[in-house]
Amino acid sequence: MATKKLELFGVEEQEVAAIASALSHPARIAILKFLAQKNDCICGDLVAELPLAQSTVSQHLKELKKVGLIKGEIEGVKTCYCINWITIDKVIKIFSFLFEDLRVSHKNSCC
Amino acid sequence: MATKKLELFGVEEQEVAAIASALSHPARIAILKFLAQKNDCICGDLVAELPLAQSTVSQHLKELKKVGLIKGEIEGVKTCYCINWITIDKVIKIFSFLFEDLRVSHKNSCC
DNA sequence: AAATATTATCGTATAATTACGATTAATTGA
DNA sequence: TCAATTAATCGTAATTATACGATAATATTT
Repeated sequence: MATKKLELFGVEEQEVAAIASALSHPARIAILKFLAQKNDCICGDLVAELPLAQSTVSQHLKELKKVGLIKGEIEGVKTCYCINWITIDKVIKIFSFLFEDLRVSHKNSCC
Repeated sequence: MATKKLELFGVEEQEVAAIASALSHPARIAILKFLAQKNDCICGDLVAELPLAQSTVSQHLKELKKVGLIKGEIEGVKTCYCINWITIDKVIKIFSFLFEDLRVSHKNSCC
């Protein structure tokens, strides 16, 4: 009964919502900030930094990787994570477009 | 066991996450776009526009109102909704700050 | 080869989200 | 007053998200 009806909406709406979902947990924002600061780091560094279990951190990393906000490169037994700046740029553009779109269509409706 | 540990993170992380949560469903993006286009409208207009039941639309409106992205003014038996542009401005600033912050701390870590 | 280190995945429990129909509350119109 | 309109809320079901411990998988070190 409560199946998400995501597919009934436009592609832009879905895209914005998907990005927003990835950013909708403070742990994931913290991960992005930490990665930006350190340039890159391994999972263990994040586990040491965050008040969460290793498996939980791993789950959040997976979520960020899913939308391409971060990249993970396996280096032997470790995995080196870093921000995917290309996606960050894309995200900035998508949000800018949304907010600009809101403003423009609002202006057009007013006179 | 799976209680959200939101409070264990910084205020900025929590703030960004809360806004992102409000934007994390395509129906709510669609509502914002529709409101911007029409300037304002009543709940019933949105129900006619979206592929969702009246109670579900009402729930999404509540979610958007919670973070202040929209305002609802009761006019007799109807409720007139419109976008709160002040909050939109604030949201733009918060996102801009986040992405700029990521970039700046990244630059600082690299040389 | 055996022990260690690191991370992903599995299983599971709890909580939050999404959705709907039914009901309630409040105002307007007949 | 009574019916109709409108929207919020309640109750409920299903799905998704969050979190953890345990385990598995892989590579490194001894």
